[in-house]
Amino acid sequence: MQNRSDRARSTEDTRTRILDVALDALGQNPDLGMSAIASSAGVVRRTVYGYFPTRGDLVRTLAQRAAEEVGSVLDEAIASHDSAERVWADFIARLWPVAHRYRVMLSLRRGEHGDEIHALLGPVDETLADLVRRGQDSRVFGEHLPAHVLSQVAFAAVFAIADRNRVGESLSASAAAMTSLLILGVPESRAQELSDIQG
Amino acid sequence: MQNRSDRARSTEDTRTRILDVALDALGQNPDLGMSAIASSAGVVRRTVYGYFPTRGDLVRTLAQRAAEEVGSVLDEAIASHDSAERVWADFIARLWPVAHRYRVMLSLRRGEHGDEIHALLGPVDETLADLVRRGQDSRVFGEHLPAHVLSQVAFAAVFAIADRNRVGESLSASAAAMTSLLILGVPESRAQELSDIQG
DNA sequence: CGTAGATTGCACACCGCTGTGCAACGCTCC
DNA sequence: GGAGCGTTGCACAGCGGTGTGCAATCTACG
Repeated sequence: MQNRSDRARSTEDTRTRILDVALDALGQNPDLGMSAIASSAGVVRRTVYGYFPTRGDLVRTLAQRAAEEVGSVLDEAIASHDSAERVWADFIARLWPVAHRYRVMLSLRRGEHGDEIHALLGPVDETLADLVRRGQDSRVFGEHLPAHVLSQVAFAAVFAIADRNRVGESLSASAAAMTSLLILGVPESRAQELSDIQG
Repeated sequence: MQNRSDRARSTEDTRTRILDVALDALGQNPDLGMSAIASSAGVVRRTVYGYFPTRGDLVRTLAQRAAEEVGSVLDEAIASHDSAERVWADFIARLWPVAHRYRVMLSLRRGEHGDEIHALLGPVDETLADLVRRGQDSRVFGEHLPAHVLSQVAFAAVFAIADRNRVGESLSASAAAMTSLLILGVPESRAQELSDIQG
């Protein structure tokens, strides 16, 4: 039972705590320096450099984590081999609990590390675009925007809505699913059905 | 008439050119320094400081400009005293030509000047929220999200779509209007009508 | 030509953040 | 108690951006 006081905790412990806390802190202000991140994690700047040689490395690790997690959520949803609209609704339902955590990605895709992050999310973006394309072909999604744009807008909207929780609102998963389905051109009544059921 | 070579142009000229070019440059990378902004405007860093004592002043001026312009576009649209959905469609149609120009606002609302910019856009936000609320009351907009959130999501989506033009895509005003109407819960067929006609 | 005004070039101080080196310290486990 | 490991504190160099001061330069205008 790990009685850990101040010093000498397990390295893996510290590392993940730094990552967790950095994810949260950067979510509120993407421009925070190593010093701020460190103190948020209850640790000294010097210690953070022990785990991540560069601030860039820290951010990269965070981005990889996010990409992996979102990717696996997406894979799970796709595994159902259901209709595009059901898969999307399922995806958003699964994504919702982690969307707020990874809200940093919104700010991170711009500015400095933009290309790098974009590359990490490449596979996710492609899969989403394919999914939307499939939905368009089977007439369940609209064609008001090209698939690769539509998917991004519907995807980003979820993070934007989740980001509202930072401001104090508490919004439901179904509200987010509903909204992204509407963006995709699913009729309101149908979107309602798909958003209510989960799984 | 105005044979302007390198030096000694009219002050008002230089000032606005700095602003114009800064708007564009910061739109591509919100973190550009005074040096980069200056050279983009074909001017030396020192000159920029002659017009804007601080980088913050420059950004603030930009934000004010944006808020004013968007505000007046919104006022024009609202002046029609039409239904909420028509007013919104009209608003987006008018907004579209300037949305790409002011895409900086997307990045600017976060990070450092966030609160300040948020304050400037306060009136616009409120008006939009009222408009959406009115639409919800008259059953033309959905209620999947509270009015003040829904308006923001539908509003931000337009800028997000406009931002795509930075990546090379060229998307139409009607595509943007259509999408934001869908977000608001307007049925696809109706959204189509509203997006096609302008004015 | 001469003046006024805008711009330039350069030097400088300052600040905050980054990344490193190293000795000291505290905890844990043997 | 001693070895090992993670953490701390602190000092330091470097970098890049900010903002300022000032003399020099160019241009327009009269």
